[in-house]
Amino acid sequence: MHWADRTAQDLARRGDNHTIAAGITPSGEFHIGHIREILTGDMIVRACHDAGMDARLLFIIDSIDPLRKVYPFLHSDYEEYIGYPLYRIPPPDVEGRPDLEAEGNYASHFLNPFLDSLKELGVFPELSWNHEAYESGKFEDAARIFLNNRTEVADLLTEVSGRPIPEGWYPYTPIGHNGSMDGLTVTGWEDPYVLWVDAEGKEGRSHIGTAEGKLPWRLDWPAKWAIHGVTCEPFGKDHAASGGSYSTGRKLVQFLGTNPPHPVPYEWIQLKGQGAMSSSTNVFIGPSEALDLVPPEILRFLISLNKPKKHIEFDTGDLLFKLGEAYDSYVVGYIRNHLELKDGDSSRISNIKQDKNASIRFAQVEHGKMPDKINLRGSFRHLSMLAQIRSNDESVWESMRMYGMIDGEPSENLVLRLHRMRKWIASEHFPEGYRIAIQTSITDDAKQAILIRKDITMDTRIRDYYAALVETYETCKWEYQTLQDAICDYAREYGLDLSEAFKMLYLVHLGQDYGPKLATLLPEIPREHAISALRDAISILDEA
RNA sequence: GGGCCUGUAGCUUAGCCAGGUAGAGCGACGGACUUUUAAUCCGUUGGCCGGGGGUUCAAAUCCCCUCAGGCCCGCCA
Repeated sequence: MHWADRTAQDLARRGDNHTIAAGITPSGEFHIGHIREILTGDMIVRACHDAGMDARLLFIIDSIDPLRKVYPFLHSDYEEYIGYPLYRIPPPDVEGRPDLEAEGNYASHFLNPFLDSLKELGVFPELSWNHEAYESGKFEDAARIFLNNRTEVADLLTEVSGRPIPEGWYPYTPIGHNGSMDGLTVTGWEDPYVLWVDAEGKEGRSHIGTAEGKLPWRLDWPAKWAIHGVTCEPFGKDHAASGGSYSTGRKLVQFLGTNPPHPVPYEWIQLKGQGAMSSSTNVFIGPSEALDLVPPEILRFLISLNKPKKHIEFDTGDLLFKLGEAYDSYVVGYIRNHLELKDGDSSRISNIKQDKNASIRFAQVEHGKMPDKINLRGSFRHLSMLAQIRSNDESVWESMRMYGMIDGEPSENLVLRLHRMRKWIASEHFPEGYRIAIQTSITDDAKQAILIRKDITMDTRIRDYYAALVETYETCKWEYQTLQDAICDYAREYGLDLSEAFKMLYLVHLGQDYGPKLATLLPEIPREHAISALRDAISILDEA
């Protein structure tokens, strides 16, 4: 059974109405690690719906969290905002300076593009700005309970996390006169006020039913569970470690009279060769960046295919390419009914079929809709090749029609796919192994291969074949049929096996012994390039 | 110190949670096809499922131990 369906099944034992929460601090650029959090939640919600339960996805934006430090992408002017709640900080401009004129705030600045990507991915969560929850007094009861039981809370934190809590600690982080949470010392608790003194010795007080302060993270989290009635929450493995915030949270929430949510810990997404994704170290790929290269269902597929606790080594080259191919092959299996359950299937086989089915189901942008058709197998790779050798879209469709891959006009989806593919190919992200590199002079590898062939056969047929083609290339019509005829006719004339002839030509033009249909490729490149590469090959054979 | 993940064919891996003859892709090899879209089709090859012990009629799967690699426990998902 698919992980999302299993989670839904687990949730069904608790009840039939669920709130699946995802919480993210908008302290910088969002990346596809954050996508995992939201998509994991989204898929669980969908699984609940499919199982006949009520469920909602709640996206809690930790907008009242303080700015921790001046991140590398920020100008040092942000120094003065350290400790400020993110929603009270101006957004950065293009140079990373605080932009006092701009609309919105630091938190919304980073959140908005992320929401656009979510829309494209078919995810529509309910939004809850955490600072608004504080402003409207939703945290008041929880804060009061924790403050009234501060010694028990401190003991529990020490016991579970192993970290000592200093004497005189209060479970509350007030905001000072200057607007920052840093440098304050809480001195007392007089319901509904937390009393404090700042670094300069000035006293003040914060009303816990307002946004004049917040609960520290380890208490803020369980309070959110109670306030929103959270029954399930995916969270990163950092919170899942023993002694981590989930293990303290699940105990602390009992003070508030509710149960902890069903945990769904997930592994982080690594950027291949560069470690964990993190916007603060600039090691990340943004969701919109990824969506520029591949369709949303492929990105969803990445998450649905991998169980939450599985590492994902992400990269924008090979991995995405393989993912695209895998997606297509799953869909082909689905459409051809290979994934239908049969009576004779062993439990192992039926499990695999179910999982594949579900991986496709959760990958769809539109919930409840399954793909109804797709081009023939290998279409992802195929498209990448067509996009490289056919510079205008219409000739791509023409080629696909000719081979029966589409009827009439391409679907909107396919058009989008092609355009993304073109962007990808034009970018540095496209995997080199799939790039068609047209040679104007012969490569060393090709040289070796050609000489070896000569040594084995001891004849000049290849040389003569090349020479005949050069002659033709110089004057012939530079188009498909002429070239195709020339290549094949001369091959026959010089007694060459057709596949051998093609191999020898691929070596010359591409530096490898395979490739796309040559007569289609050649008209896309300047005639002189083809000729110079062939001349190169001839002179090598003459010298040998 | 604690927690989590990974270890299955030359390579990438599915299967493990609900135990029932080890599955796929790529590669390699052989064959068919030939004006070849990184082809296609058919076939072959290849695994003491990291190691050891236990539970069971039956273990890749459950339990214990062990080895190797990766990650997390300072509010970075």
